[in-house]
Amino acid sequence: MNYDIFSLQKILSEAFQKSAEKMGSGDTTVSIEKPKDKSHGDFSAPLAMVLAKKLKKPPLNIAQEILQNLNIDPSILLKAEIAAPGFINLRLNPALFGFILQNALSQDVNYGKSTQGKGEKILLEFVSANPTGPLNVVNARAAAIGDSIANLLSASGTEVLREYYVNDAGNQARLFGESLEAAISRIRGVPKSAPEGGYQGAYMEDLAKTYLTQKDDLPDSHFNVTSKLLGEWGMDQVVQWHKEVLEKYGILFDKWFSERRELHDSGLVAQTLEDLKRRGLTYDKDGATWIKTSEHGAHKDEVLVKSNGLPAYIVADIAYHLHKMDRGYDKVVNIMGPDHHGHILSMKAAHLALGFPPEKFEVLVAQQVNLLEGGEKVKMSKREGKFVTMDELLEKVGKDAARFFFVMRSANSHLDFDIEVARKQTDENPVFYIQYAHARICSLLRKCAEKGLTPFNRAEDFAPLNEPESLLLLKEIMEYPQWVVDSGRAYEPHRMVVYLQNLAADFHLFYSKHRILDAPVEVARARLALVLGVKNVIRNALGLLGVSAPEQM
RNA sequence: GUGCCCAUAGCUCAAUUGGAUAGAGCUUCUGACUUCGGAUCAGAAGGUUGCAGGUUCAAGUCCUGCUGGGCACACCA
Repeated sequence: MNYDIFSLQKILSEAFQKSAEKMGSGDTTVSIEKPKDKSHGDFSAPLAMVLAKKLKKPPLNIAQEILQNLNIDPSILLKAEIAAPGFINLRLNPALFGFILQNALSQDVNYGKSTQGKGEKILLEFVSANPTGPLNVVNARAAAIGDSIANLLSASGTEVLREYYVNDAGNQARLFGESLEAAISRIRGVPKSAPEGGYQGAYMEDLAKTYLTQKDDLPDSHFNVTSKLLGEWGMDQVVQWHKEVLEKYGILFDKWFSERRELHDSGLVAQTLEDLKRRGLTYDKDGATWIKTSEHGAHKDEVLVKSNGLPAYIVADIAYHLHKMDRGYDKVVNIMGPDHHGHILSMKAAHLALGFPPEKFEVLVAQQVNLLEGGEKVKMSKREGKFVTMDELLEKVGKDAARFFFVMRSANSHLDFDIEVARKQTDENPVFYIQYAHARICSLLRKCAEKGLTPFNRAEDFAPLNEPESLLLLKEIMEYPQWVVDSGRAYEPHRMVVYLQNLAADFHLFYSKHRILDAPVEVARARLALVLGVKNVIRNALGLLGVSAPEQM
């Protein structure tokens, strides 16, 4: 009896397909959904309505015929009912839940992992902030979303590479080097201001000081050096900061991809440029070289080589994406900030022009974050250097709240992040609601251990779990692996938050209605097994989101 | 002006990707343990899904046109 949600759905789906084929349905995919309303059963099939047109019969009649031909073992399917306008609602044999709980308990930390996404390889690029300053709150949001997606996909058996693209070349890099040089000069007593459009904040002063205190240990080439080398040194420092902040946040990248080293120094940028020219995708105008992106869906052409002879940023970007395409992944996914979404069409156009299938390249936009403090908008100005960094935010609200809040909403919508609410340890703060459920169960388990009560672990002992509140929890435990797969595939980690909130709420309801410690022993031990299952799922799911599951709060 | 994103309860957001009576949390009000963590639970209130059309068995979801908000439209990256 080694069923899980996936094998059950498959059994049902195949049986329906067979039944429908007898009616001449031809080739139809049969989807088995979970109904929105619990009272409709465990699963439902809209098949009859889908077939109505093809068979030219009313859906209700089709549903009846399908049921007559349907052959599913009663040990799996307890009941099938037709509901207007043509849904077929299915109720599983509750005995199955016992087996599923037994499996969930024995799989423990591995429960929720599946092989549904096996065989697929995804390259996920996210954060990729310029190494010219601190990470900001949108970077923090992208980081939380990206890492959670990667966790969800890995748990579904998909192979995921987390990559961070370091933009350490080009004009910004030059400005950064010159700004750093100016800052160092100032500390040495030589008045010098940062270049137009350069970088100023306090962190530049810190960098300059660090440089001066370390210079004795640095190779001669870095003493009295050009702004270019200075910039390279400085950017490596900033990248190091980024790594540290992200690590505090629980995020480890598999690959830090340096634009300067791996694209420019390696000659790949020059090679890409040649390639584009050879394919006839470029033309010259006004002393510059352009790429014909507008022929492939972008609203304008882009400059590849500026009239000063230097390659524009987009060459490196195209080179980078080509390189990604060549690395053997089925899908290349990129999470971008809201300020770059104008760039998406150009990149898609470049992919098309070079003949890559458009669906292989996917871009998600992590929308802007409005920071609030007690309902008041926190004013931020980049020019005045007045913006909250990711580091400061983490300091203020902690890792758990930060990661939870950032994945709580769909990436595509703007996010209101109230720092005050995130710090509160009250019912206003949703992360505590879920963590509390976990801690409450842990406390129960401790109490039971004192009394010598241990949870059952075999399906045949779970019969007492037959109240509506228990059955609901059993069902949610069963559905968990499916939520992992679905939210990963859709790149929507916020669905896991929705799931967790429901699970926690249903646990609290169960807890308030049913006693555990003072129930008869067989009931108590069965209920203990149930809440242990809930606890494991909460812990595993929070883990995928990078949020801890404390045993005491 | 052009393109992309957003618009759902007083507020912040969901809605299984086209499914059944649009759901949660917060806020407000009313109730619930001499007992396993009250950081909890139950109940009430709250809606013409921005507006107008269209597509079909079925539209918050898809297509068209408006309205309002955000972002982007450099030989910056």
